[in-house]
Amino acid sequence: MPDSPGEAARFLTRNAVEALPEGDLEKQLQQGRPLRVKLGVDPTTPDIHLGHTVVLRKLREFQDLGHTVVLIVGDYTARVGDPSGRSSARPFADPDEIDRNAVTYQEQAFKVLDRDRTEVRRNGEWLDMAMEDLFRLARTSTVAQLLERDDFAKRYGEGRPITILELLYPLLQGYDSVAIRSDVELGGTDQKFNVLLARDIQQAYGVAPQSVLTMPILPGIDGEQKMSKSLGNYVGVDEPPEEVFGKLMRVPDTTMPTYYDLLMDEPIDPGLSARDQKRALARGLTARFHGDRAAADAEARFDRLHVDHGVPDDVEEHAFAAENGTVHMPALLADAFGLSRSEGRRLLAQAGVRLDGEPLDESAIDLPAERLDGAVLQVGRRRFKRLRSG
RNA sequence: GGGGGGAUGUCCGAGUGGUUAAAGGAGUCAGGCUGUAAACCUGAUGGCUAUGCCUACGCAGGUUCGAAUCCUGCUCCCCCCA
Repeated sequence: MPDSPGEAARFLTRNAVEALPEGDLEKQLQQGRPLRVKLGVDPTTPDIHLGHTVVLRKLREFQDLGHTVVLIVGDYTARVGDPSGRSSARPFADPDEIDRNAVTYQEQAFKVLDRDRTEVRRNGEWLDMAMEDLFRLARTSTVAQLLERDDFAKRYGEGRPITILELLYPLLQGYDSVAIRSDVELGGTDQKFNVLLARDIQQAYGVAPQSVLTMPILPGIDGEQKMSKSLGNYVGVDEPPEEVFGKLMRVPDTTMPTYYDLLMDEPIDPGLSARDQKRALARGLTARFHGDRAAADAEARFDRLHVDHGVPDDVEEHAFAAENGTVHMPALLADAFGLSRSEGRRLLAQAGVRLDGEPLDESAIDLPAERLDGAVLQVGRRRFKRLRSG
């Protein structure tokens, strides 16, 4: 544990992208009181993935140094839609869904955060304001200022639509900082503009401006784009252990150091092979969210599937119905794996379907029920169902 | 208010009367190789009661033997001028 403000600042900023203004965080720390460290989250999707945990872990570090995290659940801003990094306007989110998401989001966030040092607030508390108050807020910034933002500038330049509501978003986020008197705000680099603008807005309201710390954006398991649910390249903290483990094993080697840097407590072990380094990563992160035991089980299962090319022992059952003693395989595949029947036929034709480990082919459109009962139906490498006539 | 441009499959994007379920790319899925890495190779990629049938190129009509392509109306989006 660092024992001086200078050391603490160095520790906290070590894997951050930027700490702005230069040296400001150290000054904040010199006040010697617990700082109010803000993170705003719009509960547009219910699930936290590893990408979110990068910032959450940083917050946790602040907490471990005695500071207070103010987690703002953006129930109001979610209805506006953060335009950051977006190339087009977002759909309007449904209020009920936002509420539900907010609850699960908090639960998941506490897998990383210290509950006792976290203050949870909803920005609907103060953003549900009178028009007159909105006027005051709207006067704090200019269109030119807002258009400096990359994504706005790009969209404007390309002639894509930007709604007034979207322009308003950074102001609302900035007002959050005023409302909770934040000393520090964290965010991904994509939040840089918003969190900096908040400083101006705080000052316009006569409040001391916050320090800003931006964290790197975690790449997804494709190693290409940022981790995001909509891109399907994410690892959710609430996913089953075998999914967490398996997905992490698919991370490209070149992305692995970034994962270590942003997600792991221990540094990468140079003495290990790339494969084992990745296993350590997968094991460590699975254990963090599910415990050591579950992580070990997940690894064992992984080996069975992908090293031994075997069948896992906890295969889910699928009841099937036979007609005149035969089963229409495209229909069975569709039911069991959520495919269309046409997809089922294609998989059969491409030897993508196995029955007890033996590939089937396009001649297996209809199979006798007795051949299927009790057998394991497999699609690709990792989708299994144990068949049971029902 | 005036003028111009546009809407195609998961996404991007060709196609301006017929061999178009619709080029190409991306993504995804499957097979091979492997460390379920990357790279690479192969194939598939609207649905179905499947050698055929149905649905699809913003929406609704129309012309035609035949339309994503032509005409009319409508909806939505963008740009320029004011």
